[in-house]
Amino acid sequence: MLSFFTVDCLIFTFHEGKLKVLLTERNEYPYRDWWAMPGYFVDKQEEMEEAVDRIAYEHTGLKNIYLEQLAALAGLKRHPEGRVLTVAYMALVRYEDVKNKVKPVTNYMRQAQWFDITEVPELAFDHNDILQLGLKKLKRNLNYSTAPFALLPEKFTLTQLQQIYEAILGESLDKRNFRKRMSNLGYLKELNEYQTGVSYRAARLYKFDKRKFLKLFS
Amino acid sequence: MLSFFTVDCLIFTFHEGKLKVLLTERNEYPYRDWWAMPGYFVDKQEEMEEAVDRIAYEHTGLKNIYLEQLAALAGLKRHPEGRVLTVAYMALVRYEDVKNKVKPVTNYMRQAQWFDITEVPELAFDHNDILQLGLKKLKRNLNYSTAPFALLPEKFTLTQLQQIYEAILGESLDKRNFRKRMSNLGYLKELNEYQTGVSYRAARLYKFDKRKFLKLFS
DNA sequence: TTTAATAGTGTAAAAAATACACATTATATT
DNA sequence: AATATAATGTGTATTTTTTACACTATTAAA
Repeated sequence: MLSFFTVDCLIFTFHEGKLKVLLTERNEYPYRDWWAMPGYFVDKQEEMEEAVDRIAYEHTGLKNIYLEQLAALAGLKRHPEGRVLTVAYMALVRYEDVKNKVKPVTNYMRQAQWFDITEVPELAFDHNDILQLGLKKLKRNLNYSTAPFALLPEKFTLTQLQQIYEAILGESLDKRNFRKRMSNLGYLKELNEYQTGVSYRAARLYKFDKRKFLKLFS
Repeated sequence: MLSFFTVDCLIFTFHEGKLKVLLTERNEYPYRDWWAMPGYFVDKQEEMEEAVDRIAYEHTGLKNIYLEQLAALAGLKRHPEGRVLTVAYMALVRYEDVKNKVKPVTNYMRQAQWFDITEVPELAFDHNDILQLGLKKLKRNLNYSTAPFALLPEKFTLTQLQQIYEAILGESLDKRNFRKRMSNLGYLKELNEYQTGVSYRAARLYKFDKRKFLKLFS
């Protein structure tokens, strides 16, 4: 009837063409010294959504981020002390907003680090499963989702957008067809601005037009 | 840190061309006399999946049914006695397997009844929200899902299949285009058998070829 | 000026989605 | 036996979307 109650937060970002996930090194039993997703107990008088916001904030310094509920995991054997029911959430953040802010904020974790999603070690608890659930959900919803734009800076290039699609789908896409498809979507705004600071032809920048997106999907 | 822990089970079936949901009338506070989804506390030593199976079994007499986790709801104000975290599951059952078996099996509920999804009353707790989540998920996943075939008898007509699509999508579809699309899927097996007991031209029966489906989607 | 690295672009073919209406079949009714 | 009823089953032309495929343009650095 009664269960311990935690939330875990699968935090993704996008940097240098790669999809990354934020992991923390545990400083507490069980799984001391293992990498794990940020997560902890929900306080007695705290709403679940507040708890996720809090934990994500404590690790990224960001509020009002894109959050989606992924799954509840309640196995009796998840934790040696008895049932610990966890609700896993997925958060997507912009790397620019978050760089240098990433840090563990409690002493039950040692350090926090971004891992390329293709290079994630064996994680504590069932956290590898949760990661797979998150990737699966991103993939399944990709075509009706604002997820890519939550990961990108406000102004981005089509190559960056394509890299996110490729990382989420796990396959490479044809550049011309991808661009054609994106411009047919109707919610990308072409800017008269270009990349700076690159030692090759600068790419045009685009913006996500949220109003047009919402008009199309509701 | 600690929370009460329940599961709720959103049980759908399909009968007489309509998508139906199983509701029970509560005989216990809070929400005594209200209609609600079957749900109850998870026992201390019971796995969550066993609990859902048990509750669904107690209401439908069926084991090994199609189950999907929908969402976890944990609002502090869901229940007057304090936080009751519930994990909602969706179950899809065949009406033929279940008719006359539907019954409440505990005394905290009075009767169980199938409701057309367009005629569901105001429900206890946040159960109307859960129903909407279930329908949304069915809709979103419809094209890659075995859900319609979990609702249909083993042998079914294309009209029945179309009715399920229409109920889930909430719109009517063109018969010829629907049939063309279905036969292009590659996992419907046309039988040399026909409906019986109808007072008009009998429709051809089809079967779902699960092996072909799995080959295509994995 | 050359090299390196990435941006940016078009077309033809195939596949999928859409719009649309009537003849067919089985049973029940008279 | 004829008729009414109720649902089944079918084809085509059009539009839209998806796919396959390779070279020129631009910028900065060497």
